Amino acid sequence: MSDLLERLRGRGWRMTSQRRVVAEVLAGDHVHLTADEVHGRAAQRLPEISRATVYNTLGELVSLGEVLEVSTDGRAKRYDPNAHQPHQHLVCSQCGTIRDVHPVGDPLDDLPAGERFGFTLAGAEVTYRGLCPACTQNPA
Amino acid sequence: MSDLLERLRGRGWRMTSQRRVVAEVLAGDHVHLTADEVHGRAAQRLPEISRATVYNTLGELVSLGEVLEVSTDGRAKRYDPNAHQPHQHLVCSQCGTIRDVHPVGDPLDDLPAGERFGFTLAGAEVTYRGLCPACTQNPA
DNA sequence: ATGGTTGCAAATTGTTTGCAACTTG
DNA sequence: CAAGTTGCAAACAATTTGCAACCAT
Repeated sequence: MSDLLERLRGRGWRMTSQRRVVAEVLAGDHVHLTADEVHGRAAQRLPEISRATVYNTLGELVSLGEVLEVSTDGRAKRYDPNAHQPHQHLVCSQCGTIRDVHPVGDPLDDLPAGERFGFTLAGAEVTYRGLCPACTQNPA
Repeated sequence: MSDLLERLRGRGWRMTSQRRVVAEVLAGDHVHLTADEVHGRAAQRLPEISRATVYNTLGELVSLGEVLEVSTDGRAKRYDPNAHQPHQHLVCSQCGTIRDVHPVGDPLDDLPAGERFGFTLAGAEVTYRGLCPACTQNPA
């Protein structure tokens, strides 16, 4: 969790107030926020933080492998602080919220040799789609 | 292949030259093109076609269920003409090539009830990642 | 002090929309 | 002929970038 801060410092990441706030926003909540939502929450604590800095910081966290970028179709990318544990995503088709889920079994087992076309497989991502409880009760 | 055109006409889709060209571009090649690439290829045959029309047409084909929208990267959406048969995607992490694959079993079966969080599930997409044969022999 | 970092605003990229002119059935 | 379509340009949304001021180390 907040050894995220430790880890970053340990990697020689220069710690500024804006970077700390961004990291804290991500670590503090297990939802998957858009860049703009991260900016909004960060700005509650540090009103002068700019969107550009949030974007830059998120981009760095992603390339450091500390945060995952989740691109749900079309809409804004969301950022997943849970990069250390393998998991899949359950996405609401209506409002776009994302939950982490842990399916049983390895998706790679479902791809027969004859369907691998000579690829060296590294992994698989599964996106489950449906309506969240709120949107199920209140469809578009 | 181009019973796509037939099907669309059968649905009462008003056939114009620009719509025909877009549908032909999609049906003619089994790669997954971006909207801009579709526009580029369509414009080779029909130079005056506008981007807006291509976007509108693609959007209609998607909502008619004749074409699938695939967001592979955070970048531009790609359009998959193979909507009539369920399939998943195998993406090369290095060069970005996409192949259609057909895994066995239903991914939904791998998500236990306790991991569904009250969602009404509609389906699942699987993206297999790895290196294609060419990139396996010639890694970055 | 010095080089990485920030903020601003403007540039980019991808996509949608308003509306008048134009086709298709 | 009527209603659906097109093209243009401008609006939009998400994200990136150039550059001068700034501040962790």
